[in-house]
Amino acid sequence: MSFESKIAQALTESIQELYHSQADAQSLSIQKTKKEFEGDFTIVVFPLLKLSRLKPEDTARQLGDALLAKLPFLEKYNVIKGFLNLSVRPSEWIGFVREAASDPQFGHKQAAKDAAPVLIEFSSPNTNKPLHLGHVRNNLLGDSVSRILEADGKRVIKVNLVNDRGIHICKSMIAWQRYGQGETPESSGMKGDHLVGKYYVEFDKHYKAEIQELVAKGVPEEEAAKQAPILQEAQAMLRRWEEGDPETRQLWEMMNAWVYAGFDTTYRRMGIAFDKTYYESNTYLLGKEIVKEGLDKKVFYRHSDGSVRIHLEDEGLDEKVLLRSDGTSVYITQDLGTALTRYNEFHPTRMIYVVGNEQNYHFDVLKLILGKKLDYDWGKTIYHLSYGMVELPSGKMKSREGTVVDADDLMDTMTGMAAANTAQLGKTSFSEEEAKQLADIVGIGALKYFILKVDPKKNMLFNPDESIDLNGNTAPFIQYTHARIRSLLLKAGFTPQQTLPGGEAVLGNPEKEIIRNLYDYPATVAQAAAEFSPAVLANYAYELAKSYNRFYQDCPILRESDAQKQQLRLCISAFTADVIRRAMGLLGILVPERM
RNA sequence: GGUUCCGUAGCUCAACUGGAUAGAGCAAUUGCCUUCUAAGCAAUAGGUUAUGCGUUCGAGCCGCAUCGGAAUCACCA
Repeated sequence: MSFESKIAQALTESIQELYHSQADAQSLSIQKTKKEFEGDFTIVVFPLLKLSRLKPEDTARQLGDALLAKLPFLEKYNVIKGFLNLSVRPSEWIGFVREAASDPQFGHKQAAKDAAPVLIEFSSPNTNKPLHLGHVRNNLLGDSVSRILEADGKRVIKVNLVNDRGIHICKSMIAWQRYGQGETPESSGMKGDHLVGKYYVEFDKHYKAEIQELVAKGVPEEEAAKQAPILQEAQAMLRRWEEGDPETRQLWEMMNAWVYAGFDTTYRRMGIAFDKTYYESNTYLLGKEIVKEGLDKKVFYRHSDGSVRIHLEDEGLDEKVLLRSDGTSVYITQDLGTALTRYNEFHPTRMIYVVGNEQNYHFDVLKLILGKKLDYDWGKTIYHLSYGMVELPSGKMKSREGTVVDADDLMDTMTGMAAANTAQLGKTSFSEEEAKQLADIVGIGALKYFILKVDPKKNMLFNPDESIDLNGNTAPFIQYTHARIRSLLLKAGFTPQQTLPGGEAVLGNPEKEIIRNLYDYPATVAQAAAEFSPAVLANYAYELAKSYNRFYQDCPILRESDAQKQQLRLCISAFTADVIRRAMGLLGILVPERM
């Protein structure tokens, strides 16, 4: 049981005894005392003044005395204006370290094996081009949130929904047929997804040229955009695909296979994986039962042109088409269908979708239809984890115009920078193999941290030149702290079995600060899980590393002559390294033993 | 135009959900490697939290208005 909950309990009792009121002790949040002030936990007593009918200072003192009497682990308190600052005994803090450091599950909860899972969908790439920076943010968020939820005691099922059909793939296919001359990943030495992406760009180039040609002949531009032969061919191909034309399907399967091989490499390098992958070619016809049910329930209606629609004007949205007049599905139909399918398959307690904020409207509609209009209980569990766009200094990324930051290139750049940095710092004791591994851990870690430390819902700016920094508030800084601790422990001959000596060791301020940060880890994990926000953990890890570095600077360890003090500091160091590793692990970032 | 989100140091981001003197990192200036790894530490400078009202003991955070920026408002996905 944490100090906070004990304090909260005693606080409720005290309020009852002192003021004969059931008053809401929860409204008095117990918070961490600010660094500038003495104490560990702070209670703001202003909300109690009406009950106590005393001055803020007197109220705080009254409560302070009451709590001190009830809670033996408290040493003392001080009062500044309406703030009651409580200090926990040093021996209690050391007791915390003794207990928590030996707990391999510290801060993490275990999921019950048969618990209903949380479903999380992320990545969801198109198969006509390689992954870019936008996908990177999506992938990293989805992966990290999954890890965080697991640490919070949930069973998590990660799913990917690959958009493997549609006009965009046909564009790549047509261009490859026209201009590819049988080129394959093997013959070109290109990664499969990059090869297919190349033909997507190729399509766009020729498409634009054909439009220009038509315009030159006097066709209005709008008309030319529709008439361009290459587009017509792509549309014809899509029709053939839908009819199941064997030759088209074969080409489609071949090119998709190239892309999947490429994606696999990228995913593996990013360190992410899925429990299940859905393909739109299998799911794009789903959702019609739901439409039928909605019609039966008179939630949807049939428009005079034959299409099925729903009125959402009363919800501040507008009329939405759910089925085309020719009876075929639209995007939302599919999503209604896949949501139902997944519910039936897994019966999850929540369904999380990691999708960019450009689709906020779409998910508002989805949640509204399933959770309110059709009134499914499971529809209410849908959560859209909406994240902001990644912008470049030059503006937006446009895949057709080649102004994208490619995921593979980016990872290469990062690992290259990391390797160069290691070399420049004169770290030569690594074998070639070790150096390569280290560059990967540091480079990919830096990338992940850079993206995850930003609040998901905010747009973020990615400046390729300046952003790739390995100093300051970055993963390498945190990784370095970890490596330094490990090396220190190695030199000291420290083993995890070593425990703290008993007795009343005196805690210095640097020790105290870092213990206090370690203590906050479980609450941080819980908060990150509640908010679906890796950023919370990223900032925590940074604070922890930073306070350790101060500690490291101020408190000698190997040179410390007092054996008890040295042992305490070693234990704190080992514990810190462990928490850093775990916190970074929840971000999907590895932490090296040496660097 | 409607809806949603964002606006914090020159730049990139925090601020424990309404609490105390708004914090870090880059960039700038300055110290510290013969002592546990300098990818580090310490210090200086940088702010009317876009603006204006309001709510209350107390507002970067809540409400209203204004100004800027983004997304979206397809029988595309």
